[in-house]
Amino acid sequence: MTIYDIAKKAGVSSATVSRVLNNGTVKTATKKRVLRIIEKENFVPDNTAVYLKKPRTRKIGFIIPDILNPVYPLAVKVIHDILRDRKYQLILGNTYGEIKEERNILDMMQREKVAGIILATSEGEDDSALNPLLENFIKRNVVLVFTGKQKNGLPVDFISIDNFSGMKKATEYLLKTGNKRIGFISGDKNLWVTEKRLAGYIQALKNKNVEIDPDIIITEGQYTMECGEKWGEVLIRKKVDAVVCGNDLLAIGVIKTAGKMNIRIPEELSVTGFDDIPLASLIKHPLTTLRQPFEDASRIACERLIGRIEGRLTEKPVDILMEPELIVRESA
Amino acid sequence: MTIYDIAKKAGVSSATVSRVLNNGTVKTATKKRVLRIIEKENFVPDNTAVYLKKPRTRKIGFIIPDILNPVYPLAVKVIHDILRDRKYQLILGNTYGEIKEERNILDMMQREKVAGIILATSEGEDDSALNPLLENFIKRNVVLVFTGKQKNGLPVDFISIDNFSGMKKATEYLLKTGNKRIGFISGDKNLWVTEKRLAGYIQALKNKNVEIDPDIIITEGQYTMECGEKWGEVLIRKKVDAVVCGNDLLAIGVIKTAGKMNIRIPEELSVTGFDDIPLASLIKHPLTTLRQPFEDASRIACERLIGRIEGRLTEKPVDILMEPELIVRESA
DNA sequence: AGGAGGACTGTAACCGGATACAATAATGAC
DNA sequence: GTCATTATTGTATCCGGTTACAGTCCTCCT
Repeated sequence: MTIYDIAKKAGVSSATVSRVLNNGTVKTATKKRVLRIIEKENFVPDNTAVYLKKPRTRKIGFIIPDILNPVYPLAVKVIHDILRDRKYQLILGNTYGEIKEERNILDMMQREKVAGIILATSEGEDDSALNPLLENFIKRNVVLVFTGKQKNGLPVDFISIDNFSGMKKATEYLLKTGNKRIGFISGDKNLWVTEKRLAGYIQALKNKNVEIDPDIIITEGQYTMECGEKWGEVLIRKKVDAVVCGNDLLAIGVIKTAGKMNIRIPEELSVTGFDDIPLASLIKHPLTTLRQPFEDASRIACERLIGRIEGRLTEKPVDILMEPELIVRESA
Repeated sequence: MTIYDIAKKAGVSSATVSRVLNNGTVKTATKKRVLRIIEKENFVPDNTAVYLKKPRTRKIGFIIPDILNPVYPLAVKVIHDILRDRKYQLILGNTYGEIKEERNILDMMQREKVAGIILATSEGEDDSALNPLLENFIKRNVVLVFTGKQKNGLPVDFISIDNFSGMKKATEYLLKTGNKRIGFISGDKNLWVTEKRLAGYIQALKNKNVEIDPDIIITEGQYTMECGEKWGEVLIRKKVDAVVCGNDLLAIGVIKTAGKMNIRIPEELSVTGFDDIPLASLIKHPLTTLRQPFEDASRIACERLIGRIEGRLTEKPVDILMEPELIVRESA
C-alpha cells in the first residue's frame, strides 16, 4: 500500500495524496475523499521514503551510560515527553561507559540520520578519541548537546550541573557538623564528573586547612552500589568519620556495608551522596545528598537542541551550569 | 557523500561499493581499495535508502507504560543489549497507560517500518480498540510479542508472569502467618494484571474459607507510591491486619503511610508487594514480595521475536507464564 | 466575452542505496 | 591455445515518498 495505490483509488495523482498528507493546498472535497480512502485502507506513509528525500529526519538520539542508574529514567522521561509533543522520535543508546559502545551507537545514529543527539555520557580522558566522529556530525548539521562531559572545544551547548560547587557544599556541611576525617569515594578518576566532584571536596578541605589524605580518597571503579560496598568497607577500616560519595548509589552501598559491620549511621559514620535519586529518601537511613535539577537540565538541553534544529535558536553555543541543592536527611 | 561518490573515487561502480558494504563477492584488492576510501571519507550509508529497498528494517519497538516505574529499566536494558548484539535498533515508547499515546506510538512505529514490537503494556478493557491496528502489523509481517496483556485472540507469543499464582502465594503466606483481615490494593481493575492478581488473592481466601470483604478491596487508581499512601491510609482506618499490594510501589506507599500513622510494621500491619524492584530490599522495612523473573521473561520475549523475524522460529504462537518467587523479608 | 491571476492538480525528476541481469575477466581442464 | 566455468564488475531499475515546474480550471473584472 503506497500513495500510488491511494491515488489510484481516489482518482488523483500521487502528488495530491502527498499534499493531503503534508497539508499542501488541496481542494477540500478532494482532500476529504483522499482522507477517507487513507482511513479505510489503514494507510501509513513509509518514513524511509519520506526521509530519503527530506533534508532531515525527526529522530533524536539520546545517549546515556546505563538506564539502570536511577538518575537516567527521569531524564529519559522528560526528553521522551518533549519529543513526543514536538513529534520527534527518540532513539536511546546505553554505552555502559565503553568507548567502543559509544562509537557503535554514534555510528548507528548517523546511519539513522538523526537530526540531533543529546550526549549524557563521559567516558573519561580517552573519549576525545570520539571527537572526529562528533565533528563529523556537526559538519553534517546534526545538532549536538552535551550534558555529561566537557565540550573539548566542540561548538555545542553544554548543560550540566555544577559538580564542583555541589561537592564543596556537601564537604563543607560535613565539616561544619563536626566530622574530621572525611573520606571520598567516586567512580573512575578520568571521568569529567569525578574530576569536578573531587576538586570540590578538596577545595572545601583546603578552605578549612584540613589535611588532604590521599589514602582515604578512592577514585576508581564504577558509580555503583557494589563499588560503594567494597570501598565503604575499605574506608571504614581506615577509621573515617564520614564519607563523601560521588553519587547516591555509592552512598547507599557504603550504608549497606556499614549496616553489616554494625557501624551506626550517622553517629559513627556520616555519609553523603549526590543526585537525589528516588531511592535516596526511602532507604533505611534517608540520604543526605545533593539534588540535581535533572528535570530542568534535561528539558533545557532538549529544548535548545530542537530550537537549533528548527533554526529558531542560532546563538553561539553556551555553557549552562545548574546549581545542585543540598538536601539534609538522616545519613549525615 | 554517497556510494556514488565513493564509487567514483575508487574507480568502480556503485554496485561494487554496495557489495563491499554488504559482504558481497568482491575481489580482495578492490574491496581493500574501496574500504580505504570509505574510511578516509568517513562514509556511512544512509539507512533511509537502505531500508527503502530492503523488505524489512532492523528496528524493534519496545512499548512500556512508564520508564519511571522501576520494573522497566531492567527490561529495557536486557532488550537493549540483546538487540545491540544482534545489530538491531531499539525504539522506545512510553504510553503512560493512555490508549491515545499507545495509538500514536504504534502509528509512529509503523511509519518507521519496525520489524517487530514487544508490547509490555495493558491499557485495560478498552485496549481491544487497538486490535485492528495490531492486526495490521501482523498482516504486514511485523512480528509482535506481548508481555503485559492478554492476546485477545491475536496470533502472537505471550510471555509473562503467572500473576494469579503469585498473588495466591502472597495471600497464603499472610494467612499462614496469622493475619485474619487482609486488604487488597492494586491499580485499575480493568488491567489484565489487576484482574489476575485480584483473582489469586480471592482464591487464596476462598481456599481457607475466609470471607471476602469488598470493603477492603481497592482496585482503582495507578500502580504508584502515591496511590499506595492514599489507599493505605484508607485500609489502615478500616482496621486491616495486612495489605496485599498489587506491586511494590503501592506497598512502599502503604509502608510510608503506616510510618506516618505510627503503625508498626510488621507487628501491627503486614505488607506484601509484587515485582521485587531494586528498592524493595533497601527500604527501611525491607519488603516481602514476589520476585518476577523479569530478566528471563524479557530475554525470552526478545529472542523469540528475533527468531520469528529471521524465520528461524516458525512454531505456532505460545503462552509462556513464568512463576514468581515469594521473597520473604521484614514487611510481612 | 476575454483575460488576469490564483487555486488546484498532474508529470516527472529526484533522494541513496540494493539487486536482477548482463557483461566481462579470470581460472582451469584438456 | 581454446573453451567452459566461475568470479567479478557494471548497468539500469526499483523502493515510496517529495517537490519543482508546468499545466488546467475557476473566479472575478473590465
